[in-house]
Amino acid sequence: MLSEAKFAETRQCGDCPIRHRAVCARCDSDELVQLDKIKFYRNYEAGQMIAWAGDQMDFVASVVTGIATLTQVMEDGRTQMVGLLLPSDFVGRPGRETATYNVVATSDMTLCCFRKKPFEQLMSSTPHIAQRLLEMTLDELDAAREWMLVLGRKTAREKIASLLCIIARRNAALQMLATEGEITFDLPLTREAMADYLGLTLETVSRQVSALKRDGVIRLEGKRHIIVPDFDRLMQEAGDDGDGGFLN
Amino acid sequence: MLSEAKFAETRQCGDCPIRHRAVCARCDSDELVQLDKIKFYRNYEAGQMIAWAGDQMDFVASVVTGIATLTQVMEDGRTQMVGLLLPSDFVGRPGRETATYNVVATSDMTLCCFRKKPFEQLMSSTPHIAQRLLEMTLDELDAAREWMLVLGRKTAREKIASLLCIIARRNAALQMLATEGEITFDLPLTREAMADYLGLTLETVSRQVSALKRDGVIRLEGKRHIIVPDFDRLMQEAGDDGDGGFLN
DNA sequence: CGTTATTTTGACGGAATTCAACCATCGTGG
DNA sequence: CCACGATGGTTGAATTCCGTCAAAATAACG
Repeated sequence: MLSEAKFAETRQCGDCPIRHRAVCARCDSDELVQLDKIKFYRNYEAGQMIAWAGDQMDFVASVVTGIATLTQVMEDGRTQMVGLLLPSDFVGRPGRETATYNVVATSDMTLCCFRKKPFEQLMSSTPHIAQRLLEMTLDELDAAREWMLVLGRKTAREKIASLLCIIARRNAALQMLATEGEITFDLPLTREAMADYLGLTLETVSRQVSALKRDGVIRLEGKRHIIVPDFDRLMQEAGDDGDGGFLN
Repeated sequence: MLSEAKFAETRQCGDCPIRHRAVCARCDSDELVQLDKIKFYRNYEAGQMIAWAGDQMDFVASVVTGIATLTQVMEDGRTQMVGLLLPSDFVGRPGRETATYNVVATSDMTLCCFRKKPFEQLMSSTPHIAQRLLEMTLDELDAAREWMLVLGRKTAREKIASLLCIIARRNAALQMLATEGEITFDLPLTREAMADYLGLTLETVSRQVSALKRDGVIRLEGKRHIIVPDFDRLMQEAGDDGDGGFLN
């Protein structure tokens, strides 16, 4: 935690791990200098609240390391996750004062933050940032719509398989691995978080994970480490036969 | 239909009904001249396919009049609507060759189309268009996430009430009416389309509409005309007590 | 090692789907 | 004019998948 903080403070844009994917990806060196002036790093511990829905948000940020979730909660406590923020993803919305959703750090995290006002000014003066943000927002919209199909039309088993597919894909993309043959990854979510993502109860999640294991679609090492012997089989279980189509 | 087409051909940007909300909303008169050069109107009849998922899309467009839907379809036919396109909404994605979803005209429609290549060039030269598109995309993303809560966590009755709320709100916004006291509007969707939007079967939709009628939450005139005596009551039924929070 | 969080598993009930029949409306052509 | 199919909608009965409630097992933690 301490080394993480020190690491963050001494970080330069040049060697930033998300440099090529984040909102700053299109910036040239001049623009990076501008960004550098208004950026600051912030660290969060696993379980910490980053923002409450309705709260004032005076900054926007890029996820540098770690995982966060966006959730909506109804008065009676029913919870739906509406976004999973991974490294390079953007947090917050320019042009809006308050947070729309709860943002929770699922793991220890580092954010690269920008005070909102200066960032908005920078956005209007350097089109590269707005361009990249538009691109990222369009991708997120596609992902959200893909997720609407999962929530609205898939069975519990298909939902679990879909989630595993997505995490596997993102993991592979991050590590430049192929999604063929045997694949291995860690689940960054508890059963409850999976349930909130999938619109299920945690009991149903547990049962369906067990069922996929029983049927040889996946193997488990501990509760969180997943081994997928045949990725095509998993995709079939997810109902995304053929082309599939999940983004990043 | 004929008068509609003629109407479309003679249309000038100045008196366009969606001028202040569409992707061109921020444009000054010079920029409108540029847009004018590459725009053309296209009419569709109710039920017509505007684009098939996977097909080449050589234009983007704004909805001028009418309603269209975005849908995803699984191999076995399960269908989920992922977007409802109303006047001023944007169709298509700059920087992408093919359509991601099926786009279907639900009513007779007029689109204001732009060939994609010139539009993309215009986007990079006139930041006002990209700015507005970013804003609209962020709004759509919020709407999609709101919908994820509906799909994932609400009961059938709440889903129906939520849909009615949204349509009522959009209708009120379009006609500059208040959402208080008695509200009246037409359902632009069949029971099946509602089911595809809500992740239900059409039978369940029918039953829950009847139940809301039986309980006095709504009244019906014919199958499609809805009367809401008390909008707050409807919102309560939707589970959006208090602040609510649906965007339009 | 005890305490707490997380997960698994079982039994049961209920909300929504499935399958099926029936009704209303509308345009068409005999 | 009315029989007719076609389309969209309603309603009923049986089934099923998932949620709820409960308890036990496992892992995490000070």
